[in-house]
Amino acid sequence: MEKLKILVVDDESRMRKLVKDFLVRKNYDVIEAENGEQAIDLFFSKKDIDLIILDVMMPKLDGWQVCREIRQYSKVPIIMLTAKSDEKDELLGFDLGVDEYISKPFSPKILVARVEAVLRRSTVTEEDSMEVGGILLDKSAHQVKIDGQEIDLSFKEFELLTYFVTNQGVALSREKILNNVWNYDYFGDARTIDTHVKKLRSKMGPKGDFIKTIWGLGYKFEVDA
Amino acid sequence: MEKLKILVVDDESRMRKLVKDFLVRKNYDVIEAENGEQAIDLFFSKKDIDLIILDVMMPKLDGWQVCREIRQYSKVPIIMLTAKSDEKDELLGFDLGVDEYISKPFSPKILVARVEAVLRRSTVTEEDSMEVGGILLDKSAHQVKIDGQEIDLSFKEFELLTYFVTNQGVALSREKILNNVWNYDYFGDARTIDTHVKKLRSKMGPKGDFIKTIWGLGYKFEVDA
DNA sequence: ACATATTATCATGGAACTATGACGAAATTG
DNA sequence: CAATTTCGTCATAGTTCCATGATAATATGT
Repeated sequence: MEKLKILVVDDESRMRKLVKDFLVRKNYDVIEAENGEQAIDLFFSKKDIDLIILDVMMPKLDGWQVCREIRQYSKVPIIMLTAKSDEKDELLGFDLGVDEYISKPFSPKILVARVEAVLRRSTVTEEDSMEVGGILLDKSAHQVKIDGQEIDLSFKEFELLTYFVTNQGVALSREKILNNVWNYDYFGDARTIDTHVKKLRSKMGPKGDFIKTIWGLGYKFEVDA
Repeated sequence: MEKLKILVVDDESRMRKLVKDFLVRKNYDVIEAENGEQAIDLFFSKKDIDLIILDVMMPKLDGWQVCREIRQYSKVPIIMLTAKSDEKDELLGFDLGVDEYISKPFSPKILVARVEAVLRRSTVTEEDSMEVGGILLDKSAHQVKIDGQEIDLSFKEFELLTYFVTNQGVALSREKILNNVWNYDYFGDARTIDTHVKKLRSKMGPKGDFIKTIWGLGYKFEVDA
């Protein structure tokens, strides 16, 4: 396996060196940034950074701001370094999508353990994809593959299929579908579902038959035996 | 929707507080227990706990034992917290009916994600089904199986059979059937029930005989001895 | 056994529902 | 702001289902 790239962001060079040393010893590739702006630049210029270790306290752009910025475009794992183990900070961080949290001073053992834990987690694809009967639904990428073949779905079609798949085997009334796939304030014709179902079925080829019509009730997604 | 109740069991109060904080922020109702016995007491005294988060390592009654105990009486979702990610522990856990598994140290993000995943699963599996004499009625899927064989019923037929099955052993007049299976505003011929009963009987094969005619009164669903 | 009341069965027309294609409105993109 | 895609609506055609009424079969009481 190739070396994993870790971006270490801290204004103190001593701290950067410390962290880097331990990580390099564990065979990671370490890139340094000495402030928030540089971190963001580096992250978006190098497209293959696997983890960011981010100091909270930095002049100008602090860690939270950097995190917020990056989270708008990426789900890269982020570990925050902070001096005070203030709980409110932690809560804020997790809201921003911080994956882990290390308070200074920390032992190298803790550092390496957290890094490895986060990396282990991030490589395991979490709940954002499902596979049913040869239909692979990638929620984060908003993309569907059928038997390995990517198919193009519009936004609504994707949402509708997602709803079907997450409720497989359950009979769904049109009303229920409207309330869950459409917004609650949508009071249009329930027949519009028919149209979307039609398109879905045709785009899904043979597997379109997995969407069954339940006469007088609605639809049901079910994989044939 | 009402708040879901989560029981958090750990001997370390620090850990309980940590878990509780994040769950409370996600609008769950959290109850704490500091050992296995207390957990079991609480679970069986409060009858409406939706999920249990259980530390493995606890003095006296450990997590496995608590899990085993509770599983004898309940299918409540259980998430195990464990320090060592020893694989044997995991396997043991899944044998006991553990739904998820989180190894320490974990991030709250992971915690919340797992909790939500487990809850989603467990509510989807709301078994709206009944089984009588080899007839399996799955309301949520709007589907009927007889001796494992799926049979196609129309909407009315399904409703009628459901009504029969939920009132098994009870003699039902046509009037009663009309009022319950048909809409209130239906004032047509009660003879239409005969037709539906006929179809049901024929579609149900030998088990169609479970629908008995009560001469001069109506029908009754009853499983033969 | 007979007359009568009730239920079973069948065929059928119509009602209710769904599928489909086309079109214009709305949103998105360049 | 033009081009493109997506979305909701509608009309039409196609399908399934259901109520009805007629007739056959069965049960009940005398």
